Amino acid sequence: MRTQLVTIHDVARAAGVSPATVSRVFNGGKVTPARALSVQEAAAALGFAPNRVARSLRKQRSSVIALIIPDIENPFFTSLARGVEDAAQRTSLSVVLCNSDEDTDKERRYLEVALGEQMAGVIVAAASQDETDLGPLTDRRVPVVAVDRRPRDAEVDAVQVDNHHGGEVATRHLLQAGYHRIACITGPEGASTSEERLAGHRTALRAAQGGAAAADDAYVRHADFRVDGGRAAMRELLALPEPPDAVFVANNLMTIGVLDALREAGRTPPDVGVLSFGDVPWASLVRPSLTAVELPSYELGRTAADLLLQRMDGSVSPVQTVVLRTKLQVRKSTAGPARR
Amino acid sequence: MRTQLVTIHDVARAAGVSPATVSRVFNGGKVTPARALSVQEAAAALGFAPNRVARSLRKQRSSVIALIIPDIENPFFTSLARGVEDAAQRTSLSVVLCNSDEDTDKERRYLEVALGEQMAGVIVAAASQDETDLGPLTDRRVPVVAVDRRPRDAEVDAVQVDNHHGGEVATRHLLQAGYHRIACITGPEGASTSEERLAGHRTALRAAQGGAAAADDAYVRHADFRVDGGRAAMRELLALPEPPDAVFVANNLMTIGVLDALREAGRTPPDVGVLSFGDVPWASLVRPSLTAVELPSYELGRTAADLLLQRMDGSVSPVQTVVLRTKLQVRKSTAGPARR
DNA sequence: TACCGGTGTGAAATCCTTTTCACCGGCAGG
DNA sequence: CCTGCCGGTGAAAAGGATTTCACACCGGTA
Repeated sequence: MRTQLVTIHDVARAAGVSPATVSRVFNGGKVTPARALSVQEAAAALGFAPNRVARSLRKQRSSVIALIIPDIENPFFTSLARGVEDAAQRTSLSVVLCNSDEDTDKERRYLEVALGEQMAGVIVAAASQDETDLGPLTDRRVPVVAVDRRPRDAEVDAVQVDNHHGGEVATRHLLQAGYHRIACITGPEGASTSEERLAGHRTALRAAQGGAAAADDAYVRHADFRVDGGRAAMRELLALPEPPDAVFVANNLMTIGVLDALREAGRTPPDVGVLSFGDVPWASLVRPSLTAVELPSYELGRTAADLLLQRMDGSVSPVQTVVLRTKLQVRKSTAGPARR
Repeated sequence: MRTQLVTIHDVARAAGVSPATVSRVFNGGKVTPARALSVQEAAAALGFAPNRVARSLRKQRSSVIALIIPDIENPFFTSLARGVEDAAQRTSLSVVLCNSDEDTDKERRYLEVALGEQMAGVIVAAASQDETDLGPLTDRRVPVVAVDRRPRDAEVDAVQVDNHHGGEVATRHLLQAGYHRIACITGPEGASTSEERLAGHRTALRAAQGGAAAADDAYVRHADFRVDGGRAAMRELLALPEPPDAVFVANNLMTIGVLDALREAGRTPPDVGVLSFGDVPWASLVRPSLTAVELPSYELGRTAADLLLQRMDGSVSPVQTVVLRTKLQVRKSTAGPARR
């Protein structure tokens, strides 16, 4: 029941060496094997654990990295977090997770903590494209990687998915399945992910020519990437004089809201086509009839962590952006509209 | 583009005072208003931000608290995390999340980090009832609160749900709905949550007397609280000579596996009764016919945080355990077995 | 024998803030 | 007018590890 701190000095005294030597034993410095052994024994006997705070202060860098995500309740981000963790696992670094809750104030506070705690690196899925300020971090040479979303003018490495291409493929798939009036529910205006996915959708419509591109803007809705937003947007669309016969939804959570709105209206997916950008968690199990653009969320995290580790190892190569490929996950029952 | 650290000394020099005074300005010590102002101006001009590491070293305590959870991909825990965050939000503390992944090694590492980083407090949903060792923390007087799961012999405050009662209510509900052969898929042996929920189930069966308690043990399965475990257990149960006509599943994720196994077998819920301990995320939207024991996950987190804050404020009241009430969330279509 | 290069070691400086302690000045009471 | 007290202030120590620097000692060469 010791409540007093065991320091490197205590170990040094017990082993009959200097504190410097103890430090070297724990950090791979050159030490005579005999001495090293006696230090290790003394440390074990005293139950010594190095004080990470003191170490961080001296080294001007701690050994934990921060992962800042905007929504801890979105399985996309938790899967991404797993990727980061697994990559960090192979090093001696620990990952701590911070939930900004899509709130730029909370995010700023966490960025301050990361800076003030002298964290070894930061991976951030930015809450905002404009307000997220990575300057203080980069000024102090803290390695930073942006993941999923890219802050507008930050000079940092980034990892994203091919939003435009994914959106294009999604809408093309709906067209090919025989749907004609295809709506799009995308995220907030100004978010890179929203805009790019919508742009992909439009590209596909334009390419199809045959009258499909007609209604366009009346069928586009901006929502907030959350369940409620998706539900509200879908209700609006269903209330139109000529409702869409299919919808491309720009994220997983909004898709849940969309499905809910459809249920209210007594419609089910193969009847109205639904294509989700991002896997709808577990829905694949309870309702397998949903086609989605599959996002490599785990790999996104792993890649971001790898990039960060490179920078921490002192890589000075120019800033890079990695784009990961999405994949259309086709499920049989979206084959086409019911009344076709 | 300053890369050099601005210290309290720089501010002191700029303001023409001593470092001690600067410190006092930032920590609410007594300082003449005029001086305080000039210090604040100097700090702002220099872009000074206190070095949290140095502060932690000196104070022997940092201003972040750790929340260690066993599965970041389980919405139950992420919701709990939100509760913790929101409670901490009102103070100057920051919360960092650590995912132990149900792995006692990873968990131990995070506990070491929490200790080594001199965190102000720790909230932990233990990966194991026996192997999780909170001793080092409590020895050093770091406030600790156990949430959801309680490490066997740790002298710490705890917050849990009424597992026994919840399990009893669940199975009673199935009985009342007309099911007769009710199975139970619970968590790993030795976990407090598994055992208590199972015990509640048995209590309900015993009370029903009328032949229902007969088969009992043949209908009990221990799984791992994960989707795959639930699926496997349900497959086994379905393969029995006389399969159950209903099942009480001890957590949300396993319920998803159970539903999947049922789908494979061509059965759907009102036909075979399914009662989940813990809400199945979003399934309520895509398949509303599921009755569940609703867990106050968010409140669990908030209460744990409140308890922790009390201890951090120096409360010396004896160790307490708070038990939160569960609620049966009845949904119409589980009203009874189809063939009744 | 004298000198040199290399290796392992310890003393001490360093990282930045908080906090103790002594001190100074001013004000109130005797 | 003197003493006592008190609030504000600065100098300096403390907190625990890393790292620089100088030094002692070893074996080997000139």
